[in-house]
Amino acid sequence: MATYDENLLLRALPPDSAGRLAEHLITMDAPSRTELYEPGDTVNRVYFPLDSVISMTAPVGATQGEVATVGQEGMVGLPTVFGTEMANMRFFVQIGGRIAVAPADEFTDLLRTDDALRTIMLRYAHAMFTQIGQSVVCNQRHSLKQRCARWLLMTHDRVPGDQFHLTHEYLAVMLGVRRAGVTVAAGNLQKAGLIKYRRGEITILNRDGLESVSCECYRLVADVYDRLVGQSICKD
Amino acid sequence: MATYDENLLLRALPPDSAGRLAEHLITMDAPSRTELYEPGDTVNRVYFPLDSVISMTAPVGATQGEVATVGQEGMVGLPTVFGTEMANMRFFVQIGGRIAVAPADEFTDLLRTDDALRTIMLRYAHAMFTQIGQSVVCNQRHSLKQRCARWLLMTHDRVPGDQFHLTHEYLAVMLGVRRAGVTVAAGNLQKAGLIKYRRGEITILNRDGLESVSCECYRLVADVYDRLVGQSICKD
DNA sequence: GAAATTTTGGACGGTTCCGGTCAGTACTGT
DNA sequence: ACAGTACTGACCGGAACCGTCCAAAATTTC
Repeated sequence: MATYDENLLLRALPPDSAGRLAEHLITMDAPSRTELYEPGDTVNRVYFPLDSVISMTAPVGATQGEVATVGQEGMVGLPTVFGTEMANMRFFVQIGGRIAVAPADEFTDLLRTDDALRTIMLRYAHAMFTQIGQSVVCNQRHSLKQRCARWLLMTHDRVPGDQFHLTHEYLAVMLGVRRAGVTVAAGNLQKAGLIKYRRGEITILNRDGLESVSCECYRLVADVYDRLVGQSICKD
Repeated sequence: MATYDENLLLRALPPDSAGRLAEHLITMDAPSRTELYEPGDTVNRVYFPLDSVISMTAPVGATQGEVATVGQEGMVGLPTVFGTEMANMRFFVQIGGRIAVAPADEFTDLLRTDDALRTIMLRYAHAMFTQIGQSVVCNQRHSLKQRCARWLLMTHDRVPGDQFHLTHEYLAVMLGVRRAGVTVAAGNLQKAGLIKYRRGEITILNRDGLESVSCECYRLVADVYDRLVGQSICKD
């Protein structure tokens, strides 16, 4: 049987819980921009990213704004954990990679009978809750440069290696700002030697430096995940 | 036995669930600024506002930023629902009033054994989750005037009558902006005949007008609550 | 290897909101 | 009645963005 240990939630499960869940999991390869679901859709699958990054967005007029990202530290399908069927947010693959997928029905059955699984999923819900809450104030008070650094750190934590594909344009959409604004902010980070980029390929050069430029929201949220998921979600 | 029907979550419970919970509830009268708990505190009570409004805030440097408000449509103590003990946010009474309170331990026991209670609390968690997610993008994209109108509408939904106590200064803290900024925005709303205020007493004159000035986040979130809590949380 | 496309850099004025400050106007307590 | 304390209104220059454009450079397509 395949192992899904790359995902921290699945890794945190006791062996028998993990085994029962694994019977329903399959691994899929999802390219960037794959749509998982959007507001109004029925949540009929739950997703556990292995080395991909998924973005959760909310509608703003005709456009979308990013609310949170999910990677190997989490899962997509909280409505199922909450016992509801309809998604209120849009989820799509931000950085392509592998995802472990299970049908929502089977997952619901397991949640009902497996205390350990339910406990871990609810703890994750609390962590996610905290992350989003912090983002509410982050978007309000922190500068583009700080949020840009925070976003890069969070993404770095969720992908293998120090490099990933991301254009200024794409990052601008995620941060809800102009592309030109990202070019300036990212240019500053590059000048400071913290990152390096070239036509959509971003490399993180100095995590600590990046963290000192970013707002405290990064560490605050990372610590909550560490505590609730029980493992460090940060790189290094 | 006292009735706690003013709270929509408690009202949504089937009679026997409501009865079991009511045995552990007492009503307290909480003046404005009463602290419920803050990050790091153990959540040893859960709170169901009856006619008060509670504010949830996250730390931003040395200050606080509002993340969400909770009134008769909800409850404070989601960590307990999530099976965790520690609060990650600060909660305090924004607009004084009565609150039904139960010990977290007893509530946890009931959650374990009472399916209906658990179902309703988790549905509420999903609604709250959506509200906060929407606020992430709202704070980023919508103008002070729009957010001001939204905040007034949400508060109006949660208090009895059309008037409540709120100074510009206090509202500015909630919105995370300068007091002077609120004075301008609120002045506009007053000139337009939507609200009326005088030394800390705000009266809502025209809900529909206020809603057309506010961003769509108000309606979006209100509709989610209606669907998940099963009753309209809006006035009129 | 020429043409089209994607990605990045840079500039323009304009808007919103900031930080700070000062003044006026209503309530409050004694 | 008076002093003190809220509360609101208004002003200033400045910062951080915006929307919009143009241009250069790297990459892909044909």
